[in-house]
Formats: sequence, structure tokens, C-alpha cells
Amino acid sequence: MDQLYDEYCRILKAAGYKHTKPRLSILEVMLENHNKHLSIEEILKLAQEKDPEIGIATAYRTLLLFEQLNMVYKLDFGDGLSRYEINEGNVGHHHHHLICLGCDKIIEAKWDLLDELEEAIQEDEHFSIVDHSLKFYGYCSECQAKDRKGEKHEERK
Amino acid sequence: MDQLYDEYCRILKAAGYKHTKPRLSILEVMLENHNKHLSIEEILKLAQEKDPEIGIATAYRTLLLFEQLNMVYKLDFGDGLSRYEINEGNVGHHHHHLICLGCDKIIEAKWDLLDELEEAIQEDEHFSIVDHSLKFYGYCSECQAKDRKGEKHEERK
DNA sequence: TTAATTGCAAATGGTTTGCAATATT
DNA sequence: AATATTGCAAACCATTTGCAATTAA
Repeated sequence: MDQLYDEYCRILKAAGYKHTKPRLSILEVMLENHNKHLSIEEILKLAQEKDPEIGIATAYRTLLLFEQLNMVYKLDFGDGLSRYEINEGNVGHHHHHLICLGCDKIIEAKWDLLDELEEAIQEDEHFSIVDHSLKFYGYCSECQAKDRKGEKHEERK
Repeated sequence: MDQLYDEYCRILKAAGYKHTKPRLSILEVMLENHNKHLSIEEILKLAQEKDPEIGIATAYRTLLLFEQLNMVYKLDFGDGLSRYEINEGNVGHHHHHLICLGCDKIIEAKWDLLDELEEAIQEDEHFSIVDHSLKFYGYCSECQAKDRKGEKHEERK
């Protein structure tokens, strides 16, 4: 089905975890939505299409496990929901996010110019960096256009 | 007492909000702890030393108000608590944080080399940046030293 | 006086947990 | 068969909200 699927199955087994239906279903969901930022609720709903028995507690436990095994990233866009994204193996450098304050859209940022900054930090502070999280808040081009037309932004919840 | 205190009192009034004891007490607490990252619970406890009547709901409402007026920053270090820090007016560019995965210590990072990256994003994506959040996860010098001695990291909750 | 603000307690909502039943190896 | 895993429901805990009482202007 997918090379990552096999790889992550192997990792699960290697770490001593069983290949259960809920785990494999959720893994499939995460791979099928590799470009999205699904919430637990969304992941559960999709997984239940494959295995209707799955409960919410298992979804939480499974995503936590996947996160610990570095199979997924946990994302937080400040909307009160934990979101997850499969780790596609671009070692250590997952992308950043642009969060639109007008319409709550999330845009992927492909730039990664943090190397300089990371080096400075490692040297000056003797802090050994493992990972980072970078979010930009602002207004997307569409919301800027709306603004120019004098329209209101959609209300943020 | 403090020039920022006066300034923020003015801002409150200007925005049509009353100068109540809870608000002024919490403002004082935030100014007296300008270099810390206090949780709501901690802010409440400190504010209650000045005004024992204050309830938790007021603390939440006040910090939300202060955040909306850009008087404080809301911080999230992933420990399940909302933390707040007074905005000392370094316009738009508050500092970044280094979060130690070994001992949960938070180190302030003074570097701000994101200008290049922000320019690239504004141009390529036509995304108008208002603010950003940058966190680095890794190990502080002390935890690295402990590691070399073969000691265990403290358990994370 | 009057409209904003507060404290309290109850409600909310995402997440975690205890436990008996079930599934994997 | 032995152990890990699950689903369920209850518990948890940070945050929000309704409302009557209080307070600032």
C-alpha cells in the first residue's frame, strides 16, 4: 500500500506493540491524509469507516503512542484541538505554518531558513536543539483583498 | 510606580474599561513578574495577596481582556496551562523560547533573525505577517552534562 | 443612577483513566 | 494461555458562562 505503512508497522512491532485493528486503521487514516491537520475527532470518524468499533479513548491512546514513536507530529493551532500529521520522514525539519487571523486558514510554509538561528543558539546557549515549532500569524492574500473591499473578516470563534 | 502601569491604565480607560481592583491588582502582578511566564493559577494567587476577593473567573476574564488590548502575551509551552507575560513594548518582536525536554526549563532566546524569512513569506505567499511564535525543543547545557554522566533525565509529567 | 463588573457555582469540552471484556501473539 | 489492548463510562481539569449582587463612574 505504501512504503511508510510497512515501515511504521515494522517500527510498532520492533517497539513491542501489537498490530491491532484500531492501530492499523488509524495509521491508514494518517497516511491517507498526509497533507492535512486532522483533529482527534476527525481521525476517529475516518478510522471508524474502516473499523466502526473504535472508541475515542483508543484514538487518544493510539495517537499518543504514534507521537512517542515519532510516527506523527502533534500540532497546535490554538483552536483548542490537538491536531496530528503523519511524519513523512523529512528528518527533523517539518514545515512551518501560516495561520490566517482573518479566516483561520492554515497555509504550509516550505521555507526553512532557521539553520543560521539554530547554530547561533547551539553555540551561544549550549542548547542542543532537537526540534522546533514556528508559526506565523497574519492575514492571507484573500483576507487582505476582502479588507481592501471594506468587507468584514469572518468572526473568529 | 511604573511607567508601563500608567500607560496601561490609560489604555484601559481609553478602551472604555473601568479601573477595578481586580484589574489593577492583576496588572501589578504582571508588571512585578515581567520576566516570568505565570499561569492563571499563579497570577490569581499573587493577585489575591493584594485583593483576597478575586475569583478565578475574573482572572480568566481579565487576562483575556489584557491579551486583546495587547497588554500581555499568551504563551503556550505545551504543559496544558495558559501562561501570560506582560508586553513590555518591544513592538511586535517578543522573544523566542528554548524548552528543555530534560528538565522542562524555559530559556529566553534573544536572537531574532527571522526578518529574512518573514520577507520571503510576505513576498512569495502574499501573507501579511502580524506576529509569530517560535519555540525550540532540545536539551539545555545542564541536562547535556547530566547525560554525559549517564544520569537519567527527570521524568516528564 | 446605571451600566459594567464581579464572584459563585454550574456547565462545558477536550482529554485521561479504571476496569472488565476482548484480541493478539 | 498469557499479556497487551480495547471500549465504555466515569473522572478530570482547565476554561467558560449564567446570573444575581456589587461597584465604578
